[in-house]
Amino acid sequence: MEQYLYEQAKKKILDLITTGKFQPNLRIWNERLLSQRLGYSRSTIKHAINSLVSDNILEKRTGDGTYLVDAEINNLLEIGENSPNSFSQVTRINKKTSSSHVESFKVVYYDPTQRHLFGDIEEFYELIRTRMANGKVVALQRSYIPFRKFSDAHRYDFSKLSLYDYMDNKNQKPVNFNTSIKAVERSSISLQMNLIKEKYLLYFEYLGYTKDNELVEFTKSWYDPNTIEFAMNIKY
Amino acid sequence: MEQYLYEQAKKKILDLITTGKFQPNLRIWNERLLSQRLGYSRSTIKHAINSLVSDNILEKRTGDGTYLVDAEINNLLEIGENSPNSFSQVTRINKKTSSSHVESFKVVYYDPTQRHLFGDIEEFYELIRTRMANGKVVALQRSYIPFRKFSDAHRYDFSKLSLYDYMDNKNQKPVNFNTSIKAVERSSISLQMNLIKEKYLLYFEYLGYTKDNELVEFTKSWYDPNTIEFAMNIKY
DNA sequence: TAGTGGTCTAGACCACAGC
DNA sequence: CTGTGGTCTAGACCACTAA
Repeated sequence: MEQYLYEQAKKKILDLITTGKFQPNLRIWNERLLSQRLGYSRSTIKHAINSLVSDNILEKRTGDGTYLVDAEINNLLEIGENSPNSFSQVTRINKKTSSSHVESFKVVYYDPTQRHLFGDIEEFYELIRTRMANGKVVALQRSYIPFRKFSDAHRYDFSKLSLYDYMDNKNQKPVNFNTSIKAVERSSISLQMNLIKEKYLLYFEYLGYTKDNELVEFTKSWYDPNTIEFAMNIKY
Repeated sequence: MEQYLYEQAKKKILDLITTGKFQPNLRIWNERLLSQRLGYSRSTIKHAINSLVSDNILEKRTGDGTYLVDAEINNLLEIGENSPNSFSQVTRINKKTSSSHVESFKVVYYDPTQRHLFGDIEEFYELIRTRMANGKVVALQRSYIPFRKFSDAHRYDFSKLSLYDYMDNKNQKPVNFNTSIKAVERSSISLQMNLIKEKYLLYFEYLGYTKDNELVEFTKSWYDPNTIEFAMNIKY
């Protein structure tokens, strides 16, 4: 069990986080206290903390303290944005076998992040799926569809049935998409995807509209940048 | 002139780089020697070096030494790639006045990076322009056009005349574009654009084809991510 | 003003790469 | 082996933030 002291210290701090000793958005112990309680020099504690900061788990505020971060996404660079232009898009996963796993599927109420999109609708199905390719998680998707239109969705298994096939059966398949693409720093999503070594994820946000231009889907996706390609070709 | 010692040290190392004391792809002085010659503790030198590493100017190799990097682009995350799909694209710069400045305009021979694209063509005009918006550099563009087709290009001032207008006059305006988009880490390009504080640039690479599908343009562009938007909308 | 993270030192030993 | 960057310490002082 060879390990540098700062790695040991990092692990101990992570333990304090996972056991709930430190709470999101709140200050953790200061460097001198960590040094004393964990038994490493302040420099070593500093090294461990810096590592956790670059992992996007802690945040330092000079003159104030070190905080446990909560944010799921930290916008770094926005590449796509909604606008009234037409194009087509292909996303390719360079793998042979693919599958889905439903992590969570439930009704959620009044998510303020969706309220401005869906207007007065207050109930949604939230479908969280991981997408696998050759047994490895390559994407995490969170889809929101209005309960009002898809009230029987709970009867289906969306790890096997395509969400779009289901929506198509109800004549509510989205055909127009309004997309936003960002490169996001690694976060808790990376952990869920076992991508701790990846520094960046590709983040896609879709708004799906039916042919009658009704908003029926809102999906957030996080992709492993090593397995996904966003391919396109311009023609004026 | 308040400045931390590691910032002073960083500046001194940068001076050694700009005066040619250290050469691209070669080792620089080791930490102990820098410490001795520049008069700072090894820790402070280390701090300065780490800062230059994160600026993408130096590269450390454990057990070997510290090197001056040369690479203009370090691919981090590839977002776009060529493929046979059609779409349209809008790039918007949220500024009121815009202008161009020609940094360099000359004939270049046999650039291996273009050879595979343009085949046997060995002579190109290389046009390097900075694009300004409200007096600030927002993009750096390097365009290559075959000398054979545009041999009189040297007569024109492309800080005023649009390159595409010129090409259009010769009935050689590109109308189809094959594009690749990447997020690239800051590099010497950032320095040229006075964007030293920006960590990322948006990098676009275009291949421009005429309506007869002849390749007539190859352009690399680096954009300030704070002033450019890449906007789009999917429609299947 | 008290407490936090930031900087800085001098010196020791460790891990790794190249000859 | 030799030399490189990496780790680690104990202790000092500085710059910043909040109450």
